[in-house]
Amino acid sequence: MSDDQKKQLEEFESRIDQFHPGHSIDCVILGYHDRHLKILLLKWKHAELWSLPGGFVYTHESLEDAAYRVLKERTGLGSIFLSQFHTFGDVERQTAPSAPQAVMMENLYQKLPLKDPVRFRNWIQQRFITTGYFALVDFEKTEPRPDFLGERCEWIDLQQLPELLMDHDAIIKKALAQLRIQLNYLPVGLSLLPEKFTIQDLQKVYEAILQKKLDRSNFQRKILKLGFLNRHEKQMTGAANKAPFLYSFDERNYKELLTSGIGFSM
Amino acid sequence: MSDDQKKQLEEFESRIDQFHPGHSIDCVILGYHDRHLKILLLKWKHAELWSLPGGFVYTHESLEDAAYRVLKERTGLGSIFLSQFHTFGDVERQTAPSAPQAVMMENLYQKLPLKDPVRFRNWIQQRFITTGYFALVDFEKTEPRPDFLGERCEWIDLQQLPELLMDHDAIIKKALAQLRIQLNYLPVGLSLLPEKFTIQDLQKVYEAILQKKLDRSNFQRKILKLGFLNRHEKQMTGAANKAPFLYSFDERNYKELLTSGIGFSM
DNA sequence: TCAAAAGTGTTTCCAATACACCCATGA
DNA sequence: TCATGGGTGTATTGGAAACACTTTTGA
Repeated sequence: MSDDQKKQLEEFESRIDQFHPGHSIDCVILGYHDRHLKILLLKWKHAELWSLPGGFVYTHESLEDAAYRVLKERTGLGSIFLSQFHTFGDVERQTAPSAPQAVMMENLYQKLPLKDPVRFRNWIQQRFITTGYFALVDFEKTEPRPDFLGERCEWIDLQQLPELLMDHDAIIKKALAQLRIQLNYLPVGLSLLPEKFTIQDLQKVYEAILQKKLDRSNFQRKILKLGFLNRHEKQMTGAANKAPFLYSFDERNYKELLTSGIGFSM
Repeated sequence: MSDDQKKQLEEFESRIDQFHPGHSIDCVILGYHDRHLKILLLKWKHAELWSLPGGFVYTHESLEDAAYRVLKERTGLGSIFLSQFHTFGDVERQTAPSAPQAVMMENLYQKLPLKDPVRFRNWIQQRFITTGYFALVDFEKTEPRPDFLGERCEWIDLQQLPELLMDHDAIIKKALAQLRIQLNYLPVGLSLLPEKFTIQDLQKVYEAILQKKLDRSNFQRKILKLGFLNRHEKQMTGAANKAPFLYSFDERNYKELLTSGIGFSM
């Protein structure tokens, strides 16, 4: 366990009674790299088990602030697109889909250097209602850091999800469904890309989210007509073909559009 | 206080430690009557203060079941359209927008015939994170009943909202925004009408929700083309004009449509 | 016979789609 | 000079919107 993690655990234990009871948050953090949608997951120690980055809410902290805090802690990123999508409150949501999961969790808890194991148990094993947030981030800018339960924090291809804790796979599914809906009236896909990008990059993002091919030339026209992309110099890719223009997101124009209302569908 | 309410209060107090801590639900229940959207609100005793029908979640009950239970208790209706729309977790959400509200609440609590006032206080005055659900119901079929805090439970015109408890006005706003979005891809408006209705009825529902006038003839064509309305006999209204056809909702056709996907916008 | 609402038809316009064409680039 | 992907043009289709025309009804 790293020093950083020890410190996190210490902080957690010392403030355990400052948490709002029975409520957690889970973040579905999506990035885009190498033409694939990636999700930031935590691999648990001593087990082939992964989970969403999550956390708890301090008594004097709003739900949203807690989500931002978790995001900041795991990725180093502040002030980005974050959106609440659903609150999960089934009674059975914490019963692991497979019995081995319970063993793995038990195993991990026992190995933690805890000051007050009983209090920790009482906290961690209560029923939690969890609120899901999703974030779209620029893959390049993140510096993933595990929390004290995780061995490492890593970008995983959405198409190749490993075994996930509890109901976290259902949470991810719901997040993606919500994202697809949002995409119809907000160009959220833009937050996944670095500052400058080509239209093809953006199209690939849309295709990854919507899980379908889009027509190249029509996509270009539609997205440009919305009018919040600035064209820059061409980019020589080194490939044997015409060089594409680079574009960037014009936040000012975008905000003007928002006030007048956007119609948008793909 | 009615016998019914006394019983409700008794039940509440006796089970107060079986509630999931710090979490509540609030229901935005909408109906349609007399060409207006109405919302079901509770008027508090001894005060000109209104609130959304709400409740708490039992330890062995899912969030959704709790919402259905509240709906059933307030309206007598079971198995209807109910949709979670947002979870509100601001720290200050319970600080009344006006100081007099605190006085009114205090006033009411003191007058309740409680067995254990201290325990009641400790419960009711904690910080709550609340999850909002909205329901669209057939106005005619409801039998509003107040809970033990309410003097009466009543349908109020959405255009003429009275002073509301805490952040309940913000919750309503959010519900309506969500409803407008949903309306774009699900014909949810239908749940607001009795079994048989005219196209004009339905159009008025849409206009009430979207807050704008729609073209009569285009609305008719669009809604009929979706193909899940059955035409019935004409209805003689007694007015000096052509009699409209009655329609009913064809659930079977609708469900087929859902699987193949709906495109819908007004 | 008149006003009001219902039902249907028509015209115009624009977005979506499919696809064709030429251009730039480096192997 | 060729394959590849980029940028632009165009024809077709279908829906949205505006509005005109006719029908039905009771006063």
